[in-house]
Formats: sequence, C-alpha cells, structure tokens
Amino acid sequence: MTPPKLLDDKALKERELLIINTAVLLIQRNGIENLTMDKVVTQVPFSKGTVYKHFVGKEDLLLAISNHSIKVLGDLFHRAYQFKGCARSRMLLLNFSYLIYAMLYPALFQTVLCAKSPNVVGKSSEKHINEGERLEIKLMTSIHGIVEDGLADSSLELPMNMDIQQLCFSNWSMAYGAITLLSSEVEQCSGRTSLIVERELFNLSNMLYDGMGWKPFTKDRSHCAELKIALAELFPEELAQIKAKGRELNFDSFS
Amino acid sequence: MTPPKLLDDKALKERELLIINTAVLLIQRNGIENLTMDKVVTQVPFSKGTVYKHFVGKEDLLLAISNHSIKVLGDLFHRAYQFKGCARSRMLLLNFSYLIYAMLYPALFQTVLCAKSPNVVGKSSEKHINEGERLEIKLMTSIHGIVEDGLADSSLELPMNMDIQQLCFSNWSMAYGAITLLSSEVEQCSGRTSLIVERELFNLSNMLYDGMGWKPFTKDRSHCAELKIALAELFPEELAQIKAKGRELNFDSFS
DNA sequence: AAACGTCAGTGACGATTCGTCATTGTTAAA
DNA sequence: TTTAACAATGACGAATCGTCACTGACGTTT
Repeated sequence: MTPPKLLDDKALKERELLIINTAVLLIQRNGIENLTMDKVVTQVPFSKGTVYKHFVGKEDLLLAISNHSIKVLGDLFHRAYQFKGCARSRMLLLNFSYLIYAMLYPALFQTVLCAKSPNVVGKSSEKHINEGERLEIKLMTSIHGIVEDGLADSSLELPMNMDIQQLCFSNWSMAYGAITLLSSEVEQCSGRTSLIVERELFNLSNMLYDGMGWKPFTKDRSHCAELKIALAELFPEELAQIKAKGRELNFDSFS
Repeated sequence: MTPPKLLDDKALKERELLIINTAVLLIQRNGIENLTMDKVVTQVPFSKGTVYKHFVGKEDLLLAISNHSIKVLGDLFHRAYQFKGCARSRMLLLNFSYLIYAMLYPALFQTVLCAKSPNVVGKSSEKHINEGERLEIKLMTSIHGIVEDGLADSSLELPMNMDIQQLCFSNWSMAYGAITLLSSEVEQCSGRTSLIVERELFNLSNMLYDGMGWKPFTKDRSHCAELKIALAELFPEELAQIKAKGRELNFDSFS
C-alpha cells in the first residue's frame, strides 16, 4: 500500500529549468508577446500534458521565468553587498548592478516587468506567487545589509523617524523607477533623448543619499571615479559582455 | 466625383470614447486579464468590424485606454501645478495627486502599467503609440513648470550640473517607482506590510528634495501639515471618494 | 507469475478568442 | 435613377489554450 515514488525532486527541478531556459530562448528570439505554449512544447522533449504538470498555464510559466530572473539579479546584488568599500559606495554599486542586469539580460528584465502585471499574477499558481515574494524579500536583504553597515559605521543615521525597511524601500523604488522608465533606452546604443540612464541613476542615487544625510556627501568625494573602479573590479565579465553587445557604460559626460 | 464625407470626426471620437469606457467597465468588473474583444463588442452598439476600424487589435485598445487614463492624470497634475504655494510644496502635492489617482482609479492605473509591456506596445498602432508619447510629455510639463518656478524664486538651484529635464525625471521616476511597487497595497484598507504608501512617498520625496538642496528644507518646515491642508483644499471631492471606498490617507503615523 | 493499483506521460480534442473579408447597407453627387 | 465611395456587418478560418481519456511502466499484492 505504500505509494511508490517514481520521480525524484531533482529530476523535476531539472526539467522545470529546462522548460524555463527553452522559453527564455524563445522570448529572446521572437519577443515575449509571441511566446506560446505550443512552441515551448515542440522545443522540449516532453508532451504538453507534462509541461502543464509543472505550470498551470502560460502565465504561470512566465512567473516562474520571472522568479528565475530574480535569482540571477539576487546574485549580482549579493556581489555588490560583499564588495569592500564604504557603505554608501556599495549601495550605489548595487544600483548599478541592477542596471547591468537590465542591460545584459533584457529578456529576463522584461519578463520580470511583465510578470508584475495582474494579467499574469491573476492566472498563476499560489506556489509560484509565494516563491516570487520570497525571492523579492531575499533581494531586499542585500540592500538591508548595506544600510545596516552604514548605520554601524555611523556614516548614516535614520532620518525622519524612518526605520531600516523604509530606507531600503526608498533606494529600491528609486532605482526601480529610473531603470524601468529608461529601460526602453537601455538597449540602444545612442540615446535619442537627452536622458542617459547611467547618468540619471548616478545623480538620482546621490541626491537621495545626500538627502538621507549619508556620508561622504557628494561635495566631499568623487563618487564617480570610485564607482568606475569598483565596477571594473567587481563586474569585469559583465562589462565586457555589455561592450560585446555594442553598448557601453559611459561616465565621461558627467563628473 | 467629390468623395462624400459621411462621418465627422466628432462622432468618431465619441464612438471611440464609448468603446473605451465600455472596456474600462469590463476591466473593473472582470479584471484586465479577462478582457476580450468579443465581450467588448457585445456591450457596444457596433459590430466587431467597426470596433476594429478604431483599434487594430486588443492591445491597441488597451493602449488607447492607457492614453485616456494619462489624460485624466494630466488634469490632476495640472491642478497641482496651479496651486498657490511654494514650489517645493507643489511638487510634493503633485506626487500625491499621482497617489490619489492610483487609489481612485485602480483600473486606469493598472491599464497604464500593462500598456507599458512590450506585449502591448509591440502590437499597437503607430498612431496610439505616438499619442501616448505626446501625452507623457504633456504630463511632464506640469512637473517642468514647478521646477522652473523653484529656479525662478531661487528656492532651488540646479545641482550636479543637471538640467531641468533631468531634475523632472528624477522626481517622476521616484514617484513612479514608489507608487508602482506599492500599488498592490494601495487598494487594501490595512497594510499587511509595514510599508504605508503615503508615508513612504512623503519621506522619499522630502529626502530627494533635501538632497537637491530645494528649500525650505525638511528641518525648517512642517511639510506634512502643509500638505494636509493643500490636499483638502485642492482635492476635496477625490478625498471624499477615496473615503467612500473605505480607504483614507493617513498622516498621523508620521510627523 | 499473474493480477492489480498507482502514477507519469501523451496528444487529440473542444473551447475560446482573435482578426479578416466578402457581402450588404447607406449616403450624396451625377 | 444610377453610381461610386464609404460604413457596417457577422460568419468564418486560424491560432492558441488547457483538458482528459487513454496508454504504458513500475512496484506491490496475491
């Protein structure tokens, strides 16, 4: 009467990842708007029914891709968190790791944005929705850690009766807004508009940190030169890949 | 031989608006993820072919709704711009008009977010895409005007070699990020999380303005009391409607 | 070893939704 | 009245979705 276990979790995870990666390739090739389950099924050594065992529908698959993408971003964030340097610099570095992510993996970035739409969330499984929330919280922990370091070394004090979570959210929402709004420009080489994403992100971050009273203030330190060095040290491969795509982070147009 | 004009522009515009409003009602009732062209057609005194005369497809209709929503928001922004008061207060007020909009018209707000997805943009007509860009620029002009007023009365100086457009974008992307990320919380009465959207928006705005060096600084003025009065004067109806929905802007939890 | 039960896998199928287009109706000039 | 251009219709084919009845493989029971 013991129900036989025929499939181990490992194999299931592997298969799930294979489906996700296949879907990402299709998104890269045809655009997210043309992704269909039928196409995914033909590109995968399983039948439709099996795919639907893993994902209750197309939207659920999208959310799973989004979750996977957030994991990738979480790794970049963690590297920024671990960098040696003052807290404020590392927070700026973290924001730029977000930008690098958006430039390097546009399909993933795009999918995360799409997955935020109620169109997707409304049709997804509880399991993947909860996983997504967990992952976003995890993302926040890197930010959290940097803020705590800033508080610990007294370069930062909590302003306006705010708590740590609020401060983390401030930085996150600011970076999110800037990169999202300029993400359409992120991919192209030359900006049609006069807004340059790396410059706006840099200025916006510094204004916010100055407003928080986070030392060293902009007037006392060349954050730009520091950032340039840190990026080259922490993300050499990623910067090279971006360059290979014909795009490049340009810090010369602003001091 | 003169080709007869049978439909005037006015009637066309009216019909387009009727279709849009019908679709908005359906979104409110069934959620944006369940909007179908067939349902729209049955709710409208025209046939499918006629609807498709106006909108090349479902996504194009969504974009048109988004554009319509941006017009509504533009009106709120303009009222904030015209308010009497110091520039910095008005900018804060403008951000809060954005929040009011998100709370009062969740379906519209949601549609604007969805319409940003490449899923939608990729399948829409040039006409509506261009119209959307025009409308967003128009939105910016209210922000632009307030910044210029701040420069004119010397309460603000351009920091870090930035130009006016960059400053406008900073405020916009910050407000966008905060409200978007907390929009899922915007509708519900009590916050499960410890983040309260009106409080975060208030703090984030003030930190940014302080960082810009925009006077009067937070330490010198009770922006909160001022904002409370301004909101009551400028958006009495809207605040009442929000209250009627069971939600209320709460300023007591922070000074 | 035969019968049985459980579960993974399959892909044909019905249902839904989309967008088109051949047809019909309408208007105003000739 | 005829005609030409425009407007409106809704039946239809195509695409996509997600389900479900069936098959087969494997371990357990008899």
